[in-house]
Amino acid sequence: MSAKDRKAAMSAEIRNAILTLALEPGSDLDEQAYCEAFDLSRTPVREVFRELDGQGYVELRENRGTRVSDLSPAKLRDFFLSAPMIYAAILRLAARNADPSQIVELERSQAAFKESLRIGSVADRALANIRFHEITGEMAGNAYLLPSFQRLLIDHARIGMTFYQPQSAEMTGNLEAASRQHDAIIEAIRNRDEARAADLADQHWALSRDQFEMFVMPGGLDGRLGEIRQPTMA
Amino acid sequence: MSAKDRKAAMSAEIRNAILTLALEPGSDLDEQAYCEAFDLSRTPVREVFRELDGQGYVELRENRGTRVSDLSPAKLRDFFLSAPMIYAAILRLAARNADPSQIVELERSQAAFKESLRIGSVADRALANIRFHEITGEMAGNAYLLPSFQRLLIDHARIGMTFYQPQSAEMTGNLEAASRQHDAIIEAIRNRDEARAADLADQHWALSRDQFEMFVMPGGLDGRLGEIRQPTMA
DNA sequence: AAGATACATATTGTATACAGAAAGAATACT
DNA sequence: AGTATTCTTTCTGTATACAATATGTATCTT
Repeated sequence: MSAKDRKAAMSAEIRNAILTLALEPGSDLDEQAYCEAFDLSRTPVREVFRELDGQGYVELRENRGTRVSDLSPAKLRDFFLSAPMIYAAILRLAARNADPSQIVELERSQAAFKESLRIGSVADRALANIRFHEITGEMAGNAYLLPSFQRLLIDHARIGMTFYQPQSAEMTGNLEAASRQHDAIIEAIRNRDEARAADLADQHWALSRDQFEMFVMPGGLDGRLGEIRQPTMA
Repeated sequence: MSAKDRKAAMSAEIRNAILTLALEPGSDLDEQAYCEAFDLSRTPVREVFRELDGQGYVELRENRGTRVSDLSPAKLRDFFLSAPMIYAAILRLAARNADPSQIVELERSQAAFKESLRIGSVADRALANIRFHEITGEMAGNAYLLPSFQRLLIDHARIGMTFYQPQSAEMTGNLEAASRQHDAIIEAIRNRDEARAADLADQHWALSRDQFEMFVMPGGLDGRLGEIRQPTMA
């Protein structure tokens, strides 16, 4: 296995670990430990860290090492504020620009997502879900929206992992609803129905938001918090 | 001058050179030349290149060095497609979140922009204009929109430099109109008038688009191309 | 002469050694 | 005892040396 491969493997492993919260937000990355784990010298390891910084996975701090990018309440707010807009734009453009091979790839990733719902771990589902959306980003192919979209996807995965409650029946229902929406999204893209795609984007994010709210204010308090809830979101 | 300072100076110089087209899109960056010019070893130079890659200034190609990021026709299309949306969102959020010290900074940068209109070079104007908009991005303070916005700003500057025609009277008028819009933007932000700020964003990008069209189809052909023009933009 | 192949050169990627800065531990002082 | 200061240790940043890859040139073959 060449150094180049080890480097790529390390980059992929770190990204997955961050997306699945195996590496928690704010935790430090030990340079030397990664050198040893992947049999690389410090130079390529540090290069990977810088790359991941550019993509929003980690943050490089002057003379203070690298840590996993934070997921603060303020960032959560920004997330639910920006996601609907960017996501609708991406799906609209995906419907406009997707080519046949990409549609095949999207279908395959949706099959993998369904499979992960049946037999996969929570982390598997998060990664499969992200992969589905990544492909829609590739379809849209807009150099300016992509960096924002990819950062949203990183935190989409992490928020999903954080607020997932396996015991909840509603949560399970949510996942199945998400899967059905994925099917509808594929259909809209195949039909080049931009308006439908954009509409589905809104619904899809509304579902994520519900999951979040379900976690923050578990069942039975809706009435009491109804008035406060509205202004804080979207 | 410490190595850290030399590194920062190099990064700033490269960024400015790219924004002002002193380094043309697609041109190669000579690692060794920068090592000598800034008295740095290859390691920090390469780190800067990777950073700039993360920010969209340059592109790193495996075993093939670094080049200034391209400005293809397809990218131009993406630009005029995404800019109105992102820019409106940024200015809306700027009006919502700007704090007083940032407003002072914005006013200062607008003074600098006006100064550059009087006595500065074309490059000075482009940089002053970018600085103004960068501050609105800081005001918005949205971690997800910022990377897209900053990439738009890079190419906003480069497109402006490309399509600027100093001899044209319309072009001069455009610059003055842009300056007036900046004033109005400051006013809207100061008044926390989000709708007005978003509206001004649209107008501001329409101006850029006009400048572009003026370059591509110089005077007198409006009637003939009127019908084609609409669908390609926005 | 045109094309292909092997070689030389230049450039990129990686490893290691060294220098500098931050964090923690131990000591001195109040 | 509590605080401040110095020293040690550890980690980050930079320089240089080495390895691998790509590019250009010259030679050989047909």
